[in-house]
Amino acid sequence: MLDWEQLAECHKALGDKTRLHILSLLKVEELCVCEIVEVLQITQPAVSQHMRKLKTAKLVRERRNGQWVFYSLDGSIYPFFESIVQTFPDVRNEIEELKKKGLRVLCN
Amino acid sequence: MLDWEQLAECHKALGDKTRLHILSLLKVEELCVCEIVEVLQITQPAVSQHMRKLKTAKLVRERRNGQWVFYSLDGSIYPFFESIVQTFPDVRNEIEELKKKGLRVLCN
DNA sequence: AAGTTATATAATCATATGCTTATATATGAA
DNA sequence: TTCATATATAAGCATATGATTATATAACTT
Repeated sequence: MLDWEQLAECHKALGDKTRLHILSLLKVEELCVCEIVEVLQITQPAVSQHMRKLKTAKLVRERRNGQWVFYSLDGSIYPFFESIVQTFPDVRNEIEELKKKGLRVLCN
Repeated sequence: MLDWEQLAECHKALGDKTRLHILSLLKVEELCVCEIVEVLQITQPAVSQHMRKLKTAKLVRERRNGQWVFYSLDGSIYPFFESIVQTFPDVRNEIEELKKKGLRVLCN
């Protein structure tokens, strides 16, 4: 079912602070790239590249809505994913901040 | 409790095929470095360096017995560790092979 | 003490990673 | 079609990673 290749890829994707941060944000709710850029304060290509890794590792799902691409959590192929997600730090306050700044209005 | 630093380090340690292989072996039973070398067919320093990473990430425990250093699984600080371990491929046959070759006799 | 075996560390090297800037593609609006 | 916005890809670069060979350390044996 899950071979070493796939398992290693999954954990490699999880083995980066920035991606753990992104996944923690997606745990709260689906977000588009520009929102993640806003929260993390890194460049948009950096976020796009992280999203590609997460998608390749099958840890996120992608949904296009107009110009925006929304990403959401999806580790369904990994039996352990839920228990990992539970250990993510709580970042609801960061999403709150984002909303206060009104940026979310743009892509909804 | 578990910060991003620690979580990333854990998954980084898991994000390598060779180390997943080592952990899968340790899931079967405690092993010393020379036994792991024998199974993996890579150099002894390579194994030592992997063990250091796994130990730093708190995924294995170390026990010295004479000239030998034995390693065993220990992810107790990670709530998700057990469910990850369950997804490791079964490598009991590789341990069996090792025993057939009689190498285990040396360090017991 | 001298030799042997097991493990760890150091030095080196090729490849992978994560970021940046620059550019391309995709969608929507005028 | 032209312009603006969102996202993706390409190229370049500094650092990290995983392997090897060579050497150091630790413990047992004689």
